[in-house]
Amino acid sequence: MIFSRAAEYAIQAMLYLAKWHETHPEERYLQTREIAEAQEIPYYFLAKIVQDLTRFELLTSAKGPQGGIALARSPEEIRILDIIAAVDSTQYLSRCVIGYPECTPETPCPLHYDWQKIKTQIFHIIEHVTLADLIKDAQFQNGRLVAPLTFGVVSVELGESSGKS
Amino acid sequence: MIFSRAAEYAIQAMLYLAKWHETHPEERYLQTREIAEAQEIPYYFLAKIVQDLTRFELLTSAKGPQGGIALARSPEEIRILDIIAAVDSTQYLSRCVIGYPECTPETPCPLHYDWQKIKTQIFHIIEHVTLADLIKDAQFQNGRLVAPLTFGVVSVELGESSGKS
DNA sequence: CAATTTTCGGACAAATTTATCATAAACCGT
DNA sequence: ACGGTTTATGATAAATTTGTCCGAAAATTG
Ligand code: SF4
Ligand code: SF4
Repeated sequence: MIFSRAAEYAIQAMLYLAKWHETHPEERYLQTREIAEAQEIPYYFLAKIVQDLTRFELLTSAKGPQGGIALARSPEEIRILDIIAAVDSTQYLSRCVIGYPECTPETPCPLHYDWQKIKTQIFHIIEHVTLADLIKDAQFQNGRLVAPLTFGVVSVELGESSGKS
Repeated sequence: MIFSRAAEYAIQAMLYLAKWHETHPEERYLQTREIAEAQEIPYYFLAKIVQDLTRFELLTSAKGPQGGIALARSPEEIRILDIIAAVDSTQYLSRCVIGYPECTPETPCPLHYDWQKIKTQIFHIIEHVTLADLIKDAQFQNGRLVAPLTFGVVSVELGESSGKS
């Protein structure tokens, strides 16, 4: 939800890369395949996404042995928004909840006010939060990137639904 | 985003219906086609959605002349959540931003905390806001349902993006 | 230079979502 | 009972997203 699968994978990969950079400052490139396997992302799909990210100059890539991908800038300078913008063509956050077509100030929908607050928050996060912020408390666990927070997850299920015969 | 097209249409239609009920208490049924045309929703698609909504007993329908659809309960008793649950099979709000597979309290992702707050807010809205709340300030304008708020819209565009060659 | 490794790029396949169509079934007034 | 109107339903098509494959290009190593 909110982000496409592609965007999710992109963020995961960038995060993985950022953390790995931090812990292995000596090595330059990490291979796409390694990330895909560690995070259980379909390799070929991730490879495609990586291409987009390099095209947008968020990653640099090198072919051949010892090649791979690396962050093009420091983690402090890469925001979630940058990643989303590179991967997802569709414009998130502009189109809204109930999708009224003409979303001008003259004809806002009844949900407008509440939703605008949420949109603003979401945008605030993706606009300001950088990879550096995110990897701060994160750590590898069995090769997988994970954070040591312990807040408990919402996991709202909406009931069984799916009464599609 | 967040909701599927189908869910958006469902909410729009229910809203339209609720407002219409209010302004035309004498008439029982409104036709699906009329709503589709007023809100510019593909008729056949909306018809499908309406079927789901009646199956979940949010709408009652009547065939034949003077037939159509009507809210099955009063607008106060229909929450956005009910509509979403009827239309969207997938569970929103549980899966999250960057889609880490195992979202347990032991291995939450680095974005967890911020995102949980947002998820909670979204859930709070769809769980508590009813059609009655939404139609309060809404009104028809050229047959179209619209609200008289004037807050200005965020409309975050994320730059051109779409550099998909 | 040849072999190997890795990204790149286009094409393709599967799955899902969105949209359309045709026909059946129900209802109503006459 | 009949004809017209309107929803219900199942089949299908288009579009989008997701996932896969393969050959080419580039770089490294020997
Ligand atoms: S008026 Fe606001 S809440 Fe309504 S559709 Fe537009 S942006 Fe979304
Ligand atoms: S830990 Fe929280 S933010 Fe991260 S994927 Fe899970 S629910 Fe989403």
